[in-house]
Amino acid sequence: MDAKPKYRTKQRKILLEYLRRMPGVHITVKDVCEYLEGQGTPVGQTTVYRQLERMVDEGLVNKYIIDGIGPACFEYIADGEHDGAEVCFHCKCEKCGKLIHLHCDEMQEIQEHLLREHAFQMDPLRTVFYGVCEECM
Amino acid sequence: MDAKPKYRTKQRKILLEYLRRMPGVHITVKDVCEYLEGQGTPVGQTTVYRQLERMVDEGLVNKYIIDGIGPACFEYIADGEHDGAEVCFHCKCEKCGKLIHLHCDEMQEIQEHLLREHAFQMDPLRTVFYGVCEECM
DNA sequence: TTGCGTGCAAAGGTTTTGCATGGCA
DNA sequence: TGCCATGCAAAACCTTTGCACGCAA
Repeated sequence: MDAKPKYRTKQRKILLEYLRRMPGVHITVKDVCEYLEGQGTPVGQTTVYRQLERMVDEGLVNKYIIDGIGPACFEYIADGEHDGAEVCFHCKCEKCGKLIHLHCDEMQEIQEHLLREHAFQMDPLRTVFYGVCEECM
Repeated sequence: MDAKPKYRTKQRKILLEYLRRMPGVHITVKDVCEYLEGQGTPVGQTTVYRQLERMVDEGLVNKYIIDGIGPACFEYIADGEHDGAEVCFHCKCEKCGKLIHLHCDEMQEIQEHLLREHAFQMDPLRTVFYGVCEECM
């Protein structure tokens, strides 16, 4: 848990500009590095890791650990939705690997049920439902 | 996805004996190797990985990827419950790290909802709910 | 000038793979 | 005997850490 940044570095600015262009899209550290490399504005992967982690703490970015194996995914939260306006659930198909985004109010019943009956406050940002999607059934 | 084993090797027997002694308990590959090493019946970690993966395919063992980081957990399914008699949900507290097992019929409503409304067949064995537990709230 | 941020290189930890050997049927 | 399983070593992968340098304030 790093504190908020004290300096406005060039790298952070580059990163934020890139992220803002694709709100709600899942990207990996590798994605970011390769893209910026191709743009002629490379940023070291260590810095990307550290800045993204920091942005998670700041509430600018969500971090998803979709598979146990494989890289973590980051997603810029659209400007104006920074206080969790839209909650998004994730379903991952174990067969084809597809990732499905669910925007479903009813799913919040799950959260309420867990809270009421089991005293557990579920975090939809980190929870991923694994299973089999329609096409693979 | 390996096929079922064709040979009954000594190592597989050792592994199964160990696993059967602790049904429903979460163990890592490292746990297994260290214990068997101490027992004087060492089994190579590569073999443990491969056999456990195989047992998951056979339905003898459940595999949980609890944290994105850290080793995967395996759990022997108690003899007699091999056909999913008892469904168990997992909740992981992001603060204290505690793992909570839920045996709750109501939670199956979630599965039904996902299936009916979203055509997604959730797999409770692999799905872990992340959040904050009662004590940490 | 101060000290935080950067980035290279290396370490850390888990899982997979190559390949020769050994054991089950 | 034939082929699968084993296990060592090494690779592959993602992430974190150490440390010297550079840049923002």
